[in-house]
Amino acid sequence: MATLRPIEFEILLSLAREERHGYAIIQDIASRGGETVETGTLYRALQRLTEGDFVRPIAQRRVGPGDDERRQYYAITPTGRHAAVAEARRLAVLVDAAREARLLPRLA
Amino acid sequence: MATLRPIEFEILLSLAREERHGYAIIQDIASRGGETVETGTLYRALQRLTEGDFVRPIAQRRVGPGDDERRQYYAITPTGRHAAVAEARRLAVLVDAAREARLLPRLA
DNA sequence: GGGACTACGTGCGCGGCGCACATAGGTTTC
DNA sequence: GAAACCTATGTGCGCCGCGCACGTAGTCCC
Repeated sequence: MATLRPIEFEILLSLAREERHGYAIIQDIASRGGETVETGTLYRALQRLTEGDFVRPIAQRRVGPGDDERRQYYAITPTGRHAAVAEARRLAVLVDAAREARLLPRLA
Repeated sequence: MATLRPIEFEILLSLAREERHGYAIIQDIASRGGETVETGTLYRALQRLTEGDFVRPIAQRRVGPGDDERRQYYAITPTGRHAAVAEARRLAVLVDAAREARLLPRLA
C-alpha cells in the first residue's frame, strides 16, 4: 500500500496506545498537536482504515457510568500496527535529516 | 498558514541544506525515503512554495562544466525556514509519541 | 538509431479534505 | 427556561493536490 496519510497515521498512533472511539481520537490528536481535526475528515479516514484492515471496530462494550452508548470503539490491527511502525520509522529518518540540516538542535 | 504538506516539507528540508534545482530535489528525496516523487507533483509544489514566499528562485548561476542551463535553482527563504522548523518540531513530537506507544524502540 | 538520463512543464481525472449541516441527548450558563 | 455548548457520529458539496500520462529537448552510450 502507499504511504499512510498524515491523518491516518495520527489515528493509528492514537489507537496504538489504547482502544478509542472517534470523538476521543479527535481530542487525543488535538491534545498533541495544535491542528484541529474536522469530524468529516476523521470519520471518513476511519472508514478507509477499516476497509483496509488497519483498524477494526469493536463490537460491544460494557456500558458503565460515564459510558456513552453512541460511541463506536476501534482497535488497531496487526496490519495497522505494521504500517504505523513503517511510517514512524520514515518520520524518524526525516527528523534526523532535519537535525542534520540544522532545523532542529542536535540532542534535544 | 496551514500545516505544510508532506511534499512541501521534503522540499524545504532539501533546500535547507543547500540550493538545488528541481530535478536534484527529486533525486535527494528519492535517496532519503523510498517514495518516488512525480515530476508533476514536485514542480507544482515548487510553484506553490514560491507563491507563498517559502522558496525563492535564484536568478542566475555560473555556468561551469557539468552545469545544465535548463536548471532553475531555488533557495529557502526565512519564511520557509521558519515553517520548516515548526513542521520539524511537530514531527519530532509525533516520533516521540510513537516511541511512547512502543511503535519505535526508545533510544534508537 | 534506439534507449536511457537529465530537466522542466502541462492536461486530466480521482479522491481526500475543509466547511457546513443534520441529528440528538446531556450539561452548563445567564 | 432558553440559549449555548459539549458529546458523538455522520453526510453533502466543492476545491485542489496528487498520480499518471504525455510533451519537449538536449546529452550520452552501445
